[in-house]
Amino acid sequence: MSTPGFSEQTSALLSQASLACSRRGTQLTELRRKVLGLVLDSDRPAGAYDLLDRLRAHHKGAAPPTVYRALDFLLEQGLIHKVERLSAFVGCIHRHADDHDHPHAAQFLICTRCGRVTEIEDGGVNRALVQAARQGGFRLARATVEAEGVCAACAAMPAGASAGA
Amino acid sequence: MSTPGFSEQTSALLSQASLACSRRGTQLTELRRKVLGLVLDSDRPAGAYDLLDRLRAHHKGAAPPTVYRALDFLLEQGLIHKVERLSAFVGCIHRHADDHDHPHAAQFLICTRCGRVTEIEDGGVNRALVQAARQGGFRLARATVEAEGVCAACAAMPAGASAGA
DNA sequence: CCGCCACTGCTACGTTATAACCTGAACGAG
DNA sequence: CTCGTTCAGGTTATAACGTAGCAGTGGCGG
Repeated sequence: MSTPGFSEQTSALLSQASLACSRRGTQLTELRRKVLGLVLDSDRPAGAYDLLDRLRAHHKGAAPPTVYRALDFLLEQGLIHKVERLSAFVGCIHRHADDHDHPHAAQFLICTRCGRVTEIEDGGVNRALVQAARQGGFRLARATVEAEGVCAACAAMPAGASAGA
Repeated sequence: MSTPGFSEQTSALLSQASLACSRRGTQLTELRRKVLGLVLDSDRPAGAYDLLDRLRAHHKGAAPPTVYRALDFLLEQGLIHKVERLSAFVGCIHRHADDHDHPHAAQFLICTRCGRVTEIEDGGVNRALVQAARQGGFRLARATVEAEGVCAACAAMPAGASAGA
């Protein structure tokens, strides 16, 4: 039971993340671990101030920079992504392969009904993007794809309803 | 010389935009025209408050909602795009075809050296995206692709320099 | 004349993000 | 050991981005 209060799955991911960090010579401190846990435990994208509120339950004195610094670290480590359209954060689904070198495009499907975000990893999109950039002489560093629409679960519901809580 | 103070090219685009709006039964009012002109005349993405400052020069009493309402209108009309990563706005390059129906993905190449943003229109990326969404049963409504990197002009410069002003 | 609608003015506020400065712990070099 | 350095985090304040809500005005159809 590493950090109590998180689901089994989240705890497992936290352990992986911790390992990945130490392999890279960075540390997943207790604070960063808590923030990462909060992000992973949420089934929706989490806003920085939501995280801050939740963090305060177990970490009195937390302020905006507390959360933002942790989030910056987690972003650098590739453990989370930011969904720009929502100003919110989600866990990264990728195995934390150490091939940190050649960047993949983060791709999100954002459901406007239920608010859930699914990260996908589509090679076709990636390849198309790399080629399009090259065509314009653009040196691609990283990219994000954010698609809005209705997820399969919500599309199956009567209009007006939304899947999940 | 419709609205003075804008470049030839911008004025031409404004005329087109005006026509496109009236064809759709909406109006490009003087205020909206000015805001659109400011966006088009800028060679970098323009933040809402930048626009507000510039707008105030010729339009006293402008407040945040003044600009945001105009921007919302222009976004709805497809005359501008928002670059989420920058919280800033750029003119849309597309001919304002009236096939407003099936949405294209806005695709941006953002240069981290000079700050310029190039909109591209890559069919491959679009197709890959549509297919990826369909594969997950996701009903795609709209999407944006934001790629960061170094543009051709900046890549040709000595490191540390940036192309353009 | 009246009510409706689209547009704008204006005040205030909510939300998101960062600057700047300080403390303390860990650690290697001299 | 003790100094400098680096990294993590605390604390205060403020910048930057965005919206709610209400009031006024002017056109236009009934």
